Amino acid sequence: MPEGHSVHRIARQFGANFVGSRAAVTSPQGRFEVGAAELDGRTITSSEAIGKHLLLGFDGTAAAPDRVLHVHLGIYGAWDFAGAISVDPTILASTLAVGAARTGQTGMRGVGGGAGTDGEHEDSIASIGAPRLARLRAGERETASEVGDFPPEPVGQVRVRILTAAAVADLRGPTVCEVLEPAQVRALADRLGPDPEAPTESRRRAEDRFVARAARSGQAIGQLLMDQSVVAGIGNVYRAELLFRARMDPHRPGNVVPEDELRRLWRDWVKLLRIGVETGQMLTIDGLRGARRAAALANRADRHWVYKREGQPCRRCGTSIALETMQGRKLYWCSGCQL
DNA sequence: ATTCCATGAGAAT
DNA sequence: TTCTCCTGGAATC
Repeated sequence: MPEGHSVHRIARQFGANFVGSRAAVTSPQGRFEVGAAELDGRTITSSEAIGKHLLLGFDGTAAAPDRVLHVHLGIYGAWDFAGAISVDPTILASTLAVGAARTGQTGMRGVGGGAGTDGEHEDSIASIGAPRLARLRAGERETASEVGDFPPEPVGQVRVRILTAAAVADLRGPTVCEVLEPAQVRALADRLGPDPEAPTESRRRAEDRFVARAARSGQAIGQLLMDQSVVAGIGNVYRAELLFRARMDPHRPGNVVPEDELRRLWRDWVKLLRIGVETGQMLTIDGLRGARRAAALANRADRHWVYKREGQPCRRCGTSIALETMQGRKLYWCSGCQL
């Protein structure tokens, strides 16, 4: 399932390939026919992510779209892109080594399975052959005839298909898929906490908002990081890894964590999120070079400090990694390091 | 072939 | 807390 980094990558792909184009919007599956009809034939004017929420603007202007398609992928939703796609340069460079290893199909997976050799549900610029990749790397936009069948037949339960003259995006399995009016978009943004990659406020203000909110809560910091009204975009993997990196006990109430530690936590999130947006993977053991970095890219087991490592020795202190349930989600942590 | 489980989150109990 | 949404790869039978 995608955490915030995946949704930002998807938003950038819509920005690079769909914004500015008139779109045919349909619901091949049939469960979004009314909403699709409302958007069909409009021009896509904006693409933005706030936390795990994707907001695609239709008509109006980029700053004030008439209607907004709001999508939340939930635990198994995914976007599939196909057609004559270009790849947003901000998410291209560091994914090349991953994408280049894969051949065979056309298109890219916004997020979802099939991307990693370990079955991890992380996105990548998957399945692009070497010649296509070279063109994309050079910044060329492909023509439809180079890509093959276009548009492809929808595969499986496609809730929404967004089709332009050159590209297509299919959405499957979302938790939320709805058309919002401007006031509803504002209400959504208002209930979400800060996101350092969202263009809605300055970095400094975002950090202050997070710190203020966490510092006055008696809830455990492990719960606060998962609360989308405290900070938008963190999920179960980033929660566990951020707390380990901070050597912080997940059970410590927010209001007993010193402010400078909250600020360090936020700044580490800013850093990990940026790495995630650029690479498409949750690389939480950063600073790796060469063969170690390659191993981390290839195998989840080499990618995290504590996530899904219960019972294995801590990489830092050797203590057996603990697993417990916190608010219905699995929490992984090291009782030796995190005090 | 069948069951399990997941990077989420709101509703129901 | 548990259920539900409802996809798909991995694990299990």
